[in-house]
Amino acid sequence: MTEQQPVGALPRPTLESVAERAGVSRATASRVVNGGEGVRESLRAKVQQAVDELGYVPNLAARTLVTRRNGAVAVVVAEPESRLFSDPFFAQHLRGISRELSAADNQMVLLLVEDQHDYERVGRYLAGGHVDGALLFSLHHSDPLPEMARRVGLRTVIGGRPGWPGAEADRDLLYVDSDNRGGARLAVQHLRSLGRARIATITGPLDQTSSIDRLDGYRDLLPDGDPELIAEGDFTADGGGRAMARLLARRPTLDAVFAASDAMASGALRVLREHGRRVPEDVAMVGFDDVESIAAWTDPPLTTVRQDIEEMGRLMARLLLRRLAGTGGPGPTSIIIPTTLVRRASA
Amino acid sequence: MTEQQPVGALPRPTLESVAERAGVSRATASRVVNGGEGVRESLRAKVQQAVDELGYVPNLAARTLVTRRNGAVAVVVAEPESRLFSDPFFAQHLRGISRELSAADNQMVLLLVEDQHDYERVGRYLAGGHVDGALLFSLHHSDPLPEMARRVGLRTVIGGRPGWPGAEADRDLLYVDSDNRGGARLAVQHLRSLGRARIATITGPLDQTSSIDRLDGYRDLLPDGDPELIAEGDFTADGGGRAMARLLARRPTLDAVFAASDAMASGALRVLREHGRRVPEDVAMVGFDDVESIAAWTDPPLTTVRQDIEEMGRLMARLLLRRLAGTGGPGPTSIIIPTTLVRRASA
DNA sequence: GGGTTTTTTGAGAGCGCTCCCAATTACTGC
DNA sequence: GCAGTAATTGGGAGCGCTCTCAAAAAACCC
Repeated sequence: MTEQQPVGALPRPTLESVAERAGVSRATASRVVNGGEGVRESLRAKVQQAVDELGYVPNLAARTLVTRRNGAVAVVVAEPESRLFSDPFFAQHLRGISRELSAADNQMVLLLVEDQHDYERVGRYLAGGHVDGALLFSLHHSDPLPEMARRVGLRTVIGGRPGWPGAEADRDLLYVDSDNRGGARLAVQHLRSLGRARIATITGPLDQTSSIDRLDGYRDLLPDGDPELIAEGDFTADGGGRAMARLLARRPTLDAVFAASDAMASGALRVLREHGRRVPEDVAMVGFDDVESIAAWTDPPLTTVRQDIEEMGRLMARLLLRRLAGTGGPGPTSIIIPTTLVRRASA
Repeated sequence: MTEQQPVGALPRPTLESVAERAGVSRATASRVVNGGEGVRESLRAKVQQAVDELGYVPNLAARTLVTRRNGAVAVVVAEPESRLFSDPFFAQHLRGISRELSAADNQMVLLLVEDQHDYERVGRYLAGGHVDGALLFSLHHSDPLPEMARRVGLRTVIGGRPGWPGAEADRDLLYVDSDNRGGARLAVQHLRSLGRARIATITGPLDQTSSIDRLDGYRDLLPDGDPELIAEGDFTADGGGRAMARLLARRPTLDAVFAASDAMASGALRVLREHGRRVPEDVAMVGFDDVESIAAWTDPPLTTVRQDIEEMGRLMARLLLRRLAGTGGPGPTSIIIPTTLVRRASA
């Protein structure tokens, strides 16, 4: 517990020392450091010089203590074990968020939630007022975090459409999502334009809104579709393969598949191959996500629906920052990001 | 700039209010909150009850201001554009770090560095004393961050063996790395045990120590190897494919390839297929990393060298925490994590 | 040039917490 | 029961900063 001072670490200069060196009061030095409004140029320059010479950096803790602003935002990821750690989604999200936050000189505190104990820890942290706002990810239906955040008055933006009852109507609940439903329609439309008539789909876990929305998009275009052409997967390649096998058993004559993720599509492709089906000649395949490292490297390369994950992260951060600024104007509203079809060889 | 107080956000309870409610002094309340040593049980319970009833959470800023400890660690990732965002490495690293840090009740502040401007921003942040230590990732040879960190007396652990001159000798420079060299040896040894005689390798970019070490491992077992059997890639699938094509042009009779990453191996597999080579019959392939989403889903599934990325993250965090604790005993030393061979179908 | 207004500056309080030190209380042993 | 010692407790200073408010200085007006 002994705070072992690293060798050679000089005591950091304080505002006081800057002020003294510049021959002004602490208050004036503070003004200069925070923008310099209403300070005569001559003094401003003198203070600035002192800052440079001393290498002064404001002590954030002291500043936070009085302003009650942290200049930091929590990014909470509650996705135990799932595809987070096999897809590069996560990194792209973070990059988008990072870019937007750092442009506004905000820090990103990353909190990963895995088990019940973590929920408590994170809840405590969020309640602790250590961050000005939170970006919440990958919530299950009964996730307690949004309610927690609301209770402690923490401003929040959610990644992905929240699925619990009433969420949609809650104007206070900001979220950013890809246009999953529209993307699914793009995929099915494309398959239809290729003349495919028996189009199956492999869905994600149907307790997630993204899966539901993609299935809804599929149904939009195939309202009277054969329910036996729908199989539930779990967003993993393995699960996609198993779902594909079920579909083949039930409807051997299917001629196209829309898989709700690239990973599932890659598993499905493998199963099709094992069953002697040629892609795209016998069965056309469209994926979802456009994860470069999967879609571009399947055999054949995967036609898929692209969602701009990084943009999603960026917009989440921007929404939160705007909410934090609270400029009194009309509050920001949730955002749906368009998806596009990327044609490769599988359909 | 007007701090818009969220509706219903009560002023947070302070230590003062806890003390008052429990009928003790602020000092005693503080003791209880921080472990309760030397406080009579009866009082301790009373304070604890007040804490619970009020939902008191210590104000970190105030605490930091006096203790000069932040309870936060920076994770700096300086890997512009590279495989960070296609491989799931990043997420695994972070998970390892997160697990270790949160067990010690430390937060993780994530800083992504992309351009020159970011370096300044991050440098300023690290100098600002906002974190107790830093975990540095993916440094290029001339990366200024370690030196920056040292200058401001920030304790640091590096991910991956640092490559600049003198780094090895610097006892103050802690790092954690996989046993890249040993892993490469495992791969080549395995290929040899299969009776392969003309073993090529596709390296990563040779300005990174991980690439160099893997190549060194290859050379350890093939000291008199044909230099034309070595081609440099860039850790991407595309680059791996191109390197493979070069190798085939130069040495058409090669019968095995050790690729220094799974992504490169997947690109190489595709090129082999295009050239009519069967894997593993004509050419055996071993990758490196064991990225599940790649290695398990290539055709054929990839035999590869597994490195435990999450463990690496965990150990980095542990090393840093130990260094921060500075218990006076012998300082921690750098760690090399063993690698293992995972046999699948490609070799 | 005197009065008035406006702009610039500084003094001082206080954010919530820890920790030193002195005061108090609780135990010893005889 | 009392001195002596040990264990608890509380008072108060102070971490570095912002921000209000009043004083000082500069600018303006007739």
